[in-house]
Amino acid sequence: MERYDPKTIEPKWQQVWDDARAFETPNPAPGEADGEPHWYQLEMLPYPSGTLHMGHVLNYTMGDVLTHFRRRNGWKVLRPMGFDSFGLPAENAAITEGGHPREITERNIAAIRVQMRRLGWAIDWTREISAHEVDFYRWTQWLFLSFFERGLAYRAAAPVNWCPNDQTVVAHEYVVDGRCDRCGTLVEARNLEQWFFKITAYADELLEYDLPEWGDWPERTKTIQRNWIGRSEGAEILFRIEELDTDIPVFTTRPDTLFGATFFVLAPEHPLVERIANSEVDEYAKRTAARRGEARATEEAKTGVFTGHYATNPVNGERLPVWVADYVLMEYGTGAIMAVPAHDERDREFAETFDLPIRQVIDEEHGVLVDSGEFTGRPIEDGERKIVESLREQGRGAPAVSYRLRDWSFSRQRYWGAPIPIVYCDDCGMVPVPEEELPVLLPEVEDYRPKGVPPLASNEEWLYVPCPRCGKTARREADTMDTFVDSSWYYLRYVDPRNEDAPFDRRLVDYWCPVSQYIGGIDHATGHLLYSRFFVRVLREMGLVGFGEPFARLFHQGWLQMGGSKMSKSKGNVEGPDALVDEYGADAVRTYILFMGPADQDMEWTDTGIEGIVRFLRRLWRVVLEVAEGAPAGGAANTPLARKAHTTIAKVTDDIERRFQFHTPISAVMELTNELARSPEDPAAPFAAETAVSLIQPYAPHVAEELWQRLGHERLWETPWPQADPALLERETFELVIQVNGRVRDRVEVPAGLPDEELVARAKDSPRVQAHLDGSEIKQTIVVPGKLVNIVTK
RNA sequence: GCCGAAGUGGCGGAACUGGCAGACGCGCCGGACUCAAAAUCCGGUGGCCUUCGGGCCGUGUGGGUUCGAUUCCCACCUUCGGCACCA
Repeated sequence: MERYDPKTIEPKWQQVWDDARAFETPNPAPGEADGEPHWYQLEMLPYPSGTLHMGHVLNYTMGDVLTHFRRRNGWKVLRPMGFDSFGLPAENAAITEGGHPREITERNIAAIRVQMRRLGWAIDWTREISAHEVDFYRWTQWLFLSFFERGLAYRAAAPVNWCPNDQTVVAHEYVVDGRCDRCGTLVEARNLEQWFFKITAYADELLEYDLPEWGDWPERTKTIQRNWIGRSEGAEILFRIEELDTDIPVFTTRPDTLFGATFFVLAPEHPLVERIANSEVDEYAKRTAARRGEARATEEAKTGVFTGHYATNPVNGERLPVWVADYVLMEYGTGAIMAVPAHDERDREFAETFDLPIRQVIDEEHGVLVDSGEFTGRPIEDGERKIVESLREQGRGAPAVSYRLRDWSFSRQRYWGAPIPIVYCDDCGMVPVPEEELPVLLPEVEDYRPKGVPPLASNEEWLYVPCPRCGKTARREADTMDTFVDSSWYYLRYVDPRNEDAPFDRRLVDYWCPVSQYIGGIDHATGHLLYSRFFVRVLREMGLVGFGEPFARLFHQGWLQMGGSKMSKSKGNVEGPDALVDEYGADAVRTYILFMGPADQDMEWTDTGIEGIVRFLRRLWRVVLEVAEGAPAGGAANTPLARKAHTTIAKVTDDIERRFQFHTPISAVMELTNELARSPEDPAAPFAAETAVSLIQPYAPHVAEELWQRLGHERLWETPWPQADPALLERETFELVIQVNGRVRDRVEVPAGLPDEELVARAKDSPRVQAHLDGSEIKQTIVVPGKLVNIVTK
């Protein structure tokens, strides 16, 4: 018999699919196909900073299974692909390899396309986009201008993270444990003028996870985002510093403890600190403001200096000493706090260090306020409300909300990104480049390597342009945009990738979006996934889209491990699919990577594991060919094998569609194949063979297509998904489990549909059961119809 | 500290709604084919005991609810992830 040879059948079918344009999905014409079920399947696009590794293979194969499954179930499926080709990952790769970023990036893209084709993924290549192409980034610039007009993109001085290795500012979202997510270098705190997106204005909207347009997001992802946004309710209260004739607002979540305030603290960076003429304070503020992040957080002992000034507590007129201390952060709340050492651990520590008074104002045991003037004796919540009310009447306070979230810093002092379309004019100030002058092309520069100053500024011919407003010579913005700006909207461009008049057509985004199913790493929970949600909220306000969330359903694949540790470039254990495809074939690689375990868990790759899958595919090949060469189908037989085929259809369908579980369907098809191999004479053998081939097609499309053809059929990729016949799922007999006192003692085959009493009678007939009853008195019998009988004795 | 997820054979894992624990695969053991090997096929494989009929134990630990718990409840242990001088 002919051997299973993936090396010949895989290229063959890849060519057939290409020629047939099998996976292209045209957009509906205006007014057409509105009611047709459609599905937008998307996986996070790759950075072309190298070629694909096995993590990508898992991600895209999962998307591929869903794509085939939906297509064959009558859905119109949009399944595009593109490249996140701008930004640090691609640029750093270019620096390492020593070529121009465009050259390296495009070379990697070409290589990835070949890899993707070899894996046989069902991608609509007519919609391919790359972030670095002018056709794409002109619209990134256009969107920037729209945000700018609305005041949602602004330039300001603020504490930012500076990566000394990448020589650029990086976003808070991509600083992990104080290190740059791209290169692992410890970041430094700098106060720099940078571009920001005003994502904080959408903090409350981004916490709306209960809108009807939400499909299904993992609870843990929402939790991570909630923690990141960090919403706290409380009050803002004005404290007065009489000597300086100033009111200082503080934010507190515990206005009920206001009477317990015994001192007042300013962050070292607080603007008021400069006004306090005192060399000791000055020295302390300068020293501590420079230290941030990790260094400041891990400091064991509290430090601070007294300013010599006093702030008045509005609730009782008490004068509280004003200190400067670095445990108060400028970027949270108002950068100033009222300190209540009795009810705040940090304040207590500080008070103990500097011997400041500690006054208890809450009786924790009874949950009431004590030593709190007119509010004494009130329950905590009531007291809190009354205190804020009273402050409000005096104009000294109001309820307030504070967030941990900070605005998204998106300007980068790097070459490989979309230029920010802004011009600085001495007379007109900051002037946006007019829409009709877009795109602002990324210029060539002699040296694109990072030097801490924007490389774009070195091209003076590009840099100096007439001011769009007054015509006088002005200077372009030379920073470029963060790559996450590109990925915040790329999924919208896929629906209309060649549009020359707009980023996309409203009709088409509203037809396809939100993305039906998004798949990608959870490492983007607070970055890309939050940025994209922010973008869509803004785009909806602009009337560009008719929905408020980008991704209806979200799934995070687990990390693939090789050799015991998480795959990462720094560990050097990143393996690509090419050698494995050479050795085992794409179908085996695809099937094994999903067979390894639940797709959302971390998994360890083993070469012996994939050999099990190869054995399965060979067995399938052999068994199906035997059937194909044997007798033709024997009609609609109701045999054990036919029933097995139908239960397998039901199981595979339910697992993929409802349970989103990709490894158990493979087990189910293996079972069917094993049973088919055991009973080749069963009249339902041809049907079972067809079913096995049809069900494995989303996983192993090449061998499935080949076997389908040998079984005398065509174009499995567009053949409707098999349907389980409910009549054949019903069994005529079943194995009745008999328990005595909850322990299984026997199993007997009985006809389905017997009344309970009859089942109990059959159970009692069993000699084994009788041995265990041993004449003891029966207290109770429990019957689970179609399953078991439990006899309970005294 | 706060929030979240998870603990099942030698290994990856299954058991979906409280009803047969260990499907499927890997590995291992035995057998067939072969001069031999590979490939393939067949059988076995949680632990302990056994008079070979079967019995007992077993899903991180300890309790509980229930006729019955991997599944529900309480407490704890361990691992992983998020936040963290956030007022």
